[in-house]
Amino acid sequence: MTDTPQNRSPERSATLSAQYQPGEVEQRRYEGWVSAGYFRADAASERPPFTVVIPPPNVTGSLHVGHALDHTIQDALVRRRRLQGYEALWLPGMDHAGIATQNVVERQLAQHGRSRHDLGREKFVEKVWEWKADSGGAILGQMRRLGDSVDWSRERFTMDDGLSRAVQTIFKRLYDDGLIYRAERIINWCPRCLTALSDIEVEHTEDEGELVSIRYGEGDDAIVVATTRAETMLGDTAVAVHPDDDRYRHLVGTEVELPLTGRRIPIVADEHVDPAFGTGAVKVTPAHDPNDFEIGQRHSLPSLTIMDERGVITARGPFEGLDRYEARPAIVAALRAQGRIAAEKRPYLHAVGHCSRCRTTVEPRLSLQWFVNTSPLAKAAGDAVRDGRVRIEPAELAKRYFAWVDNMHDWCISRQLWWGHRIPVWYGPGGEVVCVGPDEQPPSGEGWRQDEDVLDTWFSSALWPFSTLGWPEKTADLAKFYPTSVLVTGYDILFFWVARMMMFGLYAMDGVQPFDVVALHGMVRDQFGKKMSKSFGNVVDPLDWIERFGADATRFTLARGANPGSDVPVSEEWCQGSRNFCNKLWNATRFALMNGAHVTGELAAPGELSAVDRWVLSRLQHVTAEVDEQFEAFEFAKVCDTLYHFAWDDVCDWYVELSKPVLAAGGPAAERTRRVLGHVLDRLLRLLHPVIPFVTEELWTALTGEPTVVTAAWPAADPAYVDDAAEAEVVALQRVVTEVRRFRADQGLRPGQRVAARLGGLEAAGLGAQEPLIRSLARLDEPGEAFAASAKLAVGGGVAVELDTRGAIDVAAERARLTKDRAAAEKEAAQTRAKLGNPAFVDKAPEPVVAKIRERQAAADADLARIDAALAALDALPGA
RNA sequence: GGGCGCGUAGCUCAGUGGAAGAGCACUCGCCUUACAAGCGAGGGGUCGCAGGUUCGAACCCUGCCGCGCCCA
Repeated sequence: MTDTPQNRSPERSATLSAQYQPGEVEQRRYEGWVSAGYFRADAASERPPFTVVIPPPNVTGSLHVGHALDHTIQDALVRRRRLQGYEALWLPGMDHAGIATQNVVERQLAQHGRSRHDLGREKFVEKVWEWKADSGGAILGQMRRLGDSVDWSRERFTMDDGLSRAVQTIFKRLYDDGLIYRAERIINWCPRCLTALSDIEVEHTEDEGELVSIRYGEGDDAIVVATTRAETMLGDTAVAVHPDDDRYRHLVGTEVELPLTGRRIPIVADEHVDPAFGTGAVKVTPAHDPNDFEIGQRHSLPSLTIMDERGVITARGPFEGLDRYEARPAIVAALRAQGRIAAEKRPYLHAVGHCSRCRTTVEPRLSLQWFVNTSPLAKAAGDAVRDGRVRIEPAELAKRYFAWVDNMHDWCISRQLWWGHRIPVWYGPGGEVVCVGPDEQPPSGEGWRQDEDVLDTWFSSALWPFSTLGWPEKTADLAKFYPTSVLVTGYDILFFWVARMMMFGLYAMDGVQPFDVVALHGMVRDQFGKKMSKSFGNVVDPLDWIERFGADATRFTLARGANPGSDVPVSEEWCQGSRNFCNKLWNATRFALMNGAHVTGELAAPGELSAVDRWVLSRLQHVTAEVDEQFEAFEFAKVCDTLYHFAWDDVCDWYVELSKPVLAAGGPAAERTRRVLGHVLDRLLRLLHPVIPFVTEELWTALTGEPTVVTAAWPAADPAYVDDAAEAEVVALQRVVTEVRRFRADQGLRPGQRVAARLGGLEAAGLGAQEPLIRSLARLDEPGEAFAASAKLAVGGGVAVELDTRGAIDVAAERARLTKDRAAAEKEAAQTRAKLGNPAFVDKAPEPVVAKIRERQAAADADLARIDAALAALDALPGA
């Protein structure tokens, strides 16, 4: 049979250029997918749901490489489930980023010499909405570049009406349950942003400061305290020592004069004091240090606030009006003048908290704030993981989760901002406090006013897995898509997301978890494992990579580095490699189409196929099964690696090469190979589609003539095509070809140069049918009349290859090669002989292991005999 | 200070009890008609160190050294 026209696809292959050009493809394909509605999920569908809500990026943010990793993983999960026939929903959106967004708009105002106070609250909030409409949400457009298969029709924003209603609903419910309270506490305060921060909005770094030891009191009653914050001594209301500390036992209960102030303060005994640190005596400043605040509570000490909200000293006296950092040296100087500085250490390394939004050093501040009582909520959040309702992947990171939820402090949720959800509490003229639910009328009339503060952005983000689905309404979306299937995020913000969403999800949804699985990935690093930082100049811009190498290459690079829970090193070179891989797929498919590969009609039964066809199909079944397991285990690096090697090594380097002579020969065998090649590429492209959607879409549609791979079926392994015998046969074939290639390379024969050869022992080795393929791949011609063997290779398995290299061979090169092979065989023989000679091994090792070692020894001995014979033959050569 | 984790090829990492692996980098040879973003061949590691358990250890145990992260 000759090639029939309908089997060829000249018009399709003609559309494929010699190189893959992602830029041409990506935008067209993405817009096509969106307008075709492939990403839109249907709550009325009968299919099982698969739901992922995006960890909402910040409305002021743009796509960085960490998002690119996070989104690549989510998209791969969602696209695979979509192929598997799930009703897949990936829900996009953003949070309103209270502090960050307010800062952006305030900076804009400042350029015109105005502040938010000039505008007033209402106008300012309008301005923020205007800013969002004009320049917020840049990241949403960038997500399209990456190929995110999100359902844009369900895009949400934490300040939307619906989500705001969710916030008010849960606030009211928590308030009524007594889980939200207002109290005067020490909180983290940013003197620049002028707002309270929660614990997780504070970043600690080891900074250089000073440790100053100050003598309080006189004579026998004197006591020395050490501090890194000398300026706070103005607010000291006690000195504390450990109750068992003999050095100070006699002073406990007495008073000492606080220098510079003339105030007398008590000396108290408190278990909290570490007698080994410094002098064992500490100054106590309840209004400016969280630990001191607790000491103050235990001993009923007064709290003296000595700074305003900007960190300026307000305590009456010579230091009044000084900034906290001006006050520090001034106070130390004043103390020194009085001879009260007992010791000074500079620089002194210690942990300092900074505002995560502006890096300003956080000032612990005593103020009246709203808190969530987290203890019952955190207990439930821990239990959901403990009892298996929620799985953390990788499981080892659950320990960190427990460490967090089991030691959670109450959560400060009020922020002194204007942009955000305003706290729904009204204060009456008679001191009344009324929390107002979403459908209730706030109290009005003379003297009533609403709380000025807004809620922490995370308060609304914590509702995201259900507020985005319509909660508190009982919507079809909520019924269909809650609980969500997987939450994907970096382990670095494990607590931000997981703990808070868990607390609120379990609480609001009557104990139903917000997600079944938490899949954690690491942080993207550079090729040397270094953290990316602007100052280090090693930051990767994913959009730059998408521009230069394509979205698929960018995604593949990230996914290929994503081992569960560990960091992901990337580099431009690796992204180039990923681009090369996409191009390899492109060209393999191009070759296939040029040679009439297709997917029409049934695949032939295994019995009708050649060993090579059966081999590649068998490999495909293994790969399909492996990839499935790896996806289920969130082993994205392994998914990529498995498919990379199957595509490049098995399909391109061997199957395509082995198919060339078959295709060239034509006939029914060629037709069967065209069908198998089409089948293998079809499956391979579908398996790769979750990770590299664009190039697979382009190639799969060209190969199959179908409209899209986005909604195709996920391949399943078919045991009927697993064929151990065919695999063994092709492995043997590969060994013969590789041995001949080695010889040729060592002999300096040109790769294209054909060499006459006689092949012996193929039948006995089970390779009787493969001689034409071996000759094709090893570039060996049939022996002609004048054939004169100048070299004989024994390549194992009893196969011998005699070659006519037309003249003397390079005996030295050949001997070197054989000598090396001999050393390896000798080592193997010695090792296996030693094992088998050890009675303890033969006795105690499991039988299959012993059998395997016996086989290895037999093989090694055979190799040795073969190599020695070849060496002897070499010695017998004339001129050797 | 408390907790967690990691040291395997030049770099980044797989491998977790029975023959040391991958990608990139490197060396040599090739414009072999899908692909030079490619093809073929090759070199390179006493698996951080020291003990122990085991017939057998990169893998399990103990100690030490070095590095990282989180919390205080």
